[in-house]
Amino acid sequence: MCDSPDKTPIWKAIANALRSDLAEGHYSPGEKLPTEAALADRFGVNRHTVRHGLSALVSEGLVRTRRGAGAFVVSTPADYRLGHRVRFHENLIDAGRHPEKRVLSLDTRAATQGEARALHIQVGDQVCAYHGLLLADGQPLAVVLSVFPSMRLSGIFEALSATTSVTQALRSVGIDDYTRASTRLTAVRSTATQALLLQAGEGDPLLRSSSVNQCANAIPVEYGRTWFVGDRITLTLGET
Amino acid sequence: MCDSPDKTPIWKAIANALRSDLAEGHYSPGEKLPTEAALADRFGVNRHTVRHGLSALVSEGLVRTRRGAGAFVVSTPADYRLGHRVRFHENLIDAGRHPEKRVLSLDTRAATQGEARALHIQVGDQVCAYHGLLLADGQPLAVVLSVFPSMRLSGIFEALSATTSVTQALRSVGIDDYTRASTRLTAVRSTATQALLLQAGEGDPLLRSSSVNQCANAIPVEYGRTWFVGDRITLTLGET
DNA sequence: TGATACTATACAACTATACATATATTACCA
DNA sequence: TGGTAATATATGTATAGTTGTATAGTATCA
Repeated sequence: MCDSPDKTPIWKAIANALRSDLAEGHYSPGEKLPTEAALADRFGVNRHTVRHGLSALVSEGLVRTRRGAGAFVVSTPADYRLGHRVRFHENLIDAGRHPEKRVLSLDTRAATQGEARALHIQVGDQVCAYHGLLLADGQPLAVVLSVFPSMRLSGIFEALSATTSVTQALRSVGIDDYTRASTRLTAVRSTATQALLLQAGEGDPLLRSSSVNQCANAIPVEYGRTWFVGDRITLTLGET
Repeated sequence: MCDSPDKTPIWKAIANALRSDLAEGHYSPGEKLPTEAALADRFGVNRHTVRHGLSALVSEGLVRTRRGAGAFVVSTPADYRLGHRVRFHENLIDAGRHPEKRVLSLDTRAATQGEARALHIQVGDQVCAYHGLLLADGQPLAVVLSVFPSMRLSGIFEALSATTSVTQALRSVGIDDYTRASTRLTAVRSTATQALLLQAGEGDPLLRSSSVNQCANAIPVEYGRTWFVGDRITLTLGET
């Protein structure tokens, strides 16, 4: 912006200028930045120089770009509590976010080996499989693949069709409460499909959680696998 | 630079996602897909990008669109029954498809070690090797490499030259019936040659089946290896 | 001479919006 | 009940704008 006899490259100066704009709250989370052309015009430089500066902000996680759409201010990662009781809605509301669920598919099929082992049922026993998308403030947060043992929970398919709330669906089939029996975490790279659903880059790191929820009698009622977008979430362990 | 170390275009990822939805049986032939607007919303992209993906499915013949009405499923991946009796023609006709076979090569040579073991013959014994392409409704479905023990089936070479039907060829050398003795399945990535033959992408997932068919006296009469295009088939186990 | 920083240009991929056109649904009337 | 018009939906098409990528050129400095 200002002509510099000093050694800071122009792109870095641009990045700094934008960064302080963000810090001063000139743009709020989710808001769209001016187009590269507009910024190039404003700073009196080439578009590529602006892009260089922007890419620095992107790699810092302050900004996210969408081809054809523009550059957007990233919102701060949501805090997600993992503990004895894990409830998506409650968690996000407590974090001051607006939670939302979207059903991608819901069907009944035979359990795979891993699902059978997790749920303590036989391979081939019927399970109700829920595939969905979790969003926070309208932004995709995670994809979920959740399976429920149909035999133990008769009517679970209809219950899940009627509501997006797992808690409520389980309650309507007689499970008043459930708790987290186990959680395993690993990091993986996103596939193209996951990236698409999550509006993330292909190969971006995801936090993968495999968990089992059980009812009061310690009988498994849900086996869930969740892929969180790494930089949109912070998992917090303990308490509750 | 930021949004995409992504090599898969969005429209292709959408086509893939929809194609696997079809393969998993979430939609059946004649059924209406969600509207372009709904899909655009689900995938978080522009309607045009969805249209691009859909048009890929249309040109594959999986989907047909009607202006003002919607997009409809024309055909889902063929259901291929694996059981005691496996017959390519019957299987595909039962699935409402038009089966077709194309001979790539047919020759007589010495058995390899694996072939000898599968067919219970000696390494170096003569086998008749059939290399072919299976098609459904004109679209390549699988490549087949089938070997027959020449000694046990005198005249098999001529019989296979005369007809593309394995059942018929075997009958003409005195095998009135045959049943599946064993089937093993794995998933592999396609080689460049396979991809070319199957009109699929190099590296696309293939379902590989290794099977042995035996005659009434439990003597092996055919050892076949089949590479199915994962997208175009659903293998069904059991019965028959 | 070579490396670095920036400019210039062109095109591909995706978004945004508007509108035309075909189909499905609904309301209304005889 | 049946037919028709109005309305809402959904696909098809057109245009312009934005980011992503590739290539080539210029100025400056060590």
